[in-house]
Amino acid sequence: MATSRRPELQPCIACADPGHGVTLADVALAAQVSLATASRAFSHPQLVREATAKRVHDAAQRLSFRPNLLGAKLRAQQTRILGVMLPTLENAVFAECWRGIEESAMASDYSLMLVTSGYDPARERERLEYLLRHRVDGMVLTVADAAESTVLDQLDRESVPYVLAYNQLSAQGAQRGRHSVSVDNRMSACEGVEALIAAGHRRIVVVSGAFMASDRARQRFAGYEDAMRAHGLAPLEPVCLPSHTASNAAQIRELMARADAPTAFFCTNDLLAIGVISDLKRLGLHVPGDVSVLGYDGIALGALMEPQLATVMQPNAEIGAQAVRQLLQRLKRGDNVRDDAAYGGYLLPHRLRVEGTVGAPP
Amino acid sequence: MATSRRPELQPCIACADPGHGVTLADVALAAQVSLATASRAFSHPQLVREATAKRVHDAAQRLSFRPNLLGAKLRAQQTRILGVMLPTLENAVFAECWRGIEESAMASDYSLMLVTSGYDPARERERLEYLLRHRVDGMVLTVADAAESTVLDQLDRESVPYVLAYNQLSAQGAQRGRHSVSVDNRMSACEGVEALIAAGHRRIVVVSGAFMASDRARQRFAGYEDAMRAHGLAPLEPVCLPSHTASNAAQIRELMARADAPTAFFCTNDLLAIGVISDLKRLGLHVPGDVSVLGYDGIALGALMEPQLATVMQPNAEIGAQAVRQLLQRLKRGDNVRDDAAYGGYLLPHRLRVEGTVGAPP
DNA sequence: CTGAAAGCGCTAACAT
DNA sequence: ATGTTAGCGCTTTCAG
Repeated sequence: MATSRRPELQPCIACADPGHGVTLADVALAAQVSLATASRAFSHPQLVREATAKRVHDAAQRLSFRPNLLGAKLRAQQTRILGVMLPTLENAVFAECWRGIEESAMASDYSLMLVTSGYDPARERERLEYLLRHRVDGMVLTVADAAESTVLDQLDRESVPYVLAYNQLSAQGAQRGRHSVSVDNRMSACEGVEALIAAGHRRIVVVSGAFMASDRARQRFAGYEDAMRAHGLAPLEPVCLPSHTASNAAQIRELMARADAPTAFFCTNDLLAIGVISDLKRLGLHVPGDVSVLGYDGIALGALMEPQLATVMQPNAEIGAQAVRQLLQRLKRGDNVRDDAAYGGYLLPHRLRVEGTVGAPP
Repeated sequence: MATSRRPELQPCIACADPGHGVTLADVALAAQVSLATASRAFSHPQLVREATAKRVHDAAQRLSFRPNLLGAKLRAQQTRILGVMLPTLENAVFAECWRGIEESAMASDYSLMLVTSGYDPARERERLEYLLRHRVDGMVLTVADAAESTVLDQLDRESVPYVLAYNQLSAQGAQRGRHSVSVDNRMSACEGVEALIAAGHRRIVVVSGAFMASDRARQRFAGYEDAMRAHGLAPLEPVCLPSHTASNAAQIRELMARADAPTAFFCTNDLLAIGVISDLKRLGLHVPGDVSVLGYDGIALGALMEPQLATVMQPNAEIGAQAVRQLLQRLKRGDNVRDDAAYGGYLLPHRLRVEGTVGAPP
């Protein structure tokens, strides 16, 4: 692609293509120091006399030197690349999370490689291999079900440090040396449902997407059960909508036609909640006048709607940022070993927003 | 980090950490071929006898060999990494676009590096530098205003091939050798507004975000003007809402209080449209009964709402996928040169959805 | 504090 | 068809 000639003496300064092909060796030459010193001037300035460092930096500037990270990463045997595997970005939860991840990683001068898995196991494996080939130092990821994930098993097997985001580890998961950053799914869901109960609701139905596949959906359902039982109410059968985002009016309609129709829905994510609200509207029902709907996630869009989407809010960007921080900390400590330290699962605070689509039962 | 010892003969097979530290040299050794042949068995199988290739692949399998892409990329002087710079992923438009980008790149065995710019020029420059240091072969990006973008100028200066997504090049932009993939913003906006006019609206107001900064907003506004003028109507002053997503009820309220209040809004993106609809509802107005709202983008969420968000739909994933394809094609042809070929701006078809939040004026 | 030299893992001439 | 050899750009011992 590029011509292999490079002038041994003074590289062309007013070159048409500045910064391209200028190596550290060129800089060293121009600064009259050895390659080693030039390198040190950037990576370990304290090992170099100030005047020398300045000469190097000046030369670098003059030549529009741009370090080739590939060379550094290859040599260093430490890429400073973090792999990120998220189910999708089309759910704003994860897009918000990415913001936190990106900011946090950039602040620590780490590079990122993002892949989306679509919760598809085959694709998860393929994308994981891709990341591993790039020799990522560690990973931040969200899986459908941490207890059943083959990617996590592989990561464990290969001793690649990682931190889960959103997946909340059970005690036994944490014992296996896994780390996670999430809210307390069960407790927060419980609180959300208790708010529904406090508003007067008794017949509350959970709506979930891939219920069997998602550990969080199950945890949130458990929280629902906690709340119901704590108030002497019998938990009802959850409604499972096949696609995470699909509006599936039929099941909702059937449910609402019954004499003991629910007065409130607790949806395990906001996108689902928005779909359910639309379904209810299409049935001629008003939200929250006739039925209340509570979501989960706290995506920014929920606050834009009218009425506002009542929901259990997670600090999405913070979950991402914190996951990166935890990972970096582990990387620094070099602990591939199981540490029985403080935590396995790091919990971040959630918040409730119960105005808007939640009201008193009719 | 890793111990530097590596057995010269047979690497440990049942090692605790398979695949880690196994290099192509180890594979070559195990397969009884030279390093070069081992390499060829993967990169250029046609240059190697089938039996030999099989030996190499078997050995690789046995040793859990995982190629270190860093080595390959460094040597090849061609990273097969594409840089992607998007404003944000929190607008679903770009999240959907990413899906197309990822699929398209992976299909061609290219790696990706994503950064978000938040439309912030300082951050744009910083993130660009980051990508350049990773020696991306090319870039797919969306900028606020292609005509005013310093990143594009830099990319041009450094002869880094890139394709714009969403930004639609004017004739002169295309003449400068730039490439883009988008819909026809002006024409599609015009058609959208004509649909509004066809529904009986006369007083139609455009709502936009960073109006001055966004080339697309201006192009869409031009389309609006086209439509109005074509029907003998005087274009009205646009409403500019500061943040792209903020709901800014005050300006809307003021407008609706006037005797000649608009009967329809054309919002230059869907998020804005959702915010405006909420604002209108808070004023006690019904959409589309009292006022109609037309968006632009066609994010999936719009179809989930009730009533559905009427909008000008862009093929978001396809825009991303096509941008990658175009870029790869340029890369293959190695054309850093200005080619006066077919296009500068590649246009993809848009579609209209005018049910839902658009109806007849009251 | 600075320099010389080795080499990270891989590919691509150039020879056979 | 296969082997030998020379690096890609950088960091890092190890000597001065």
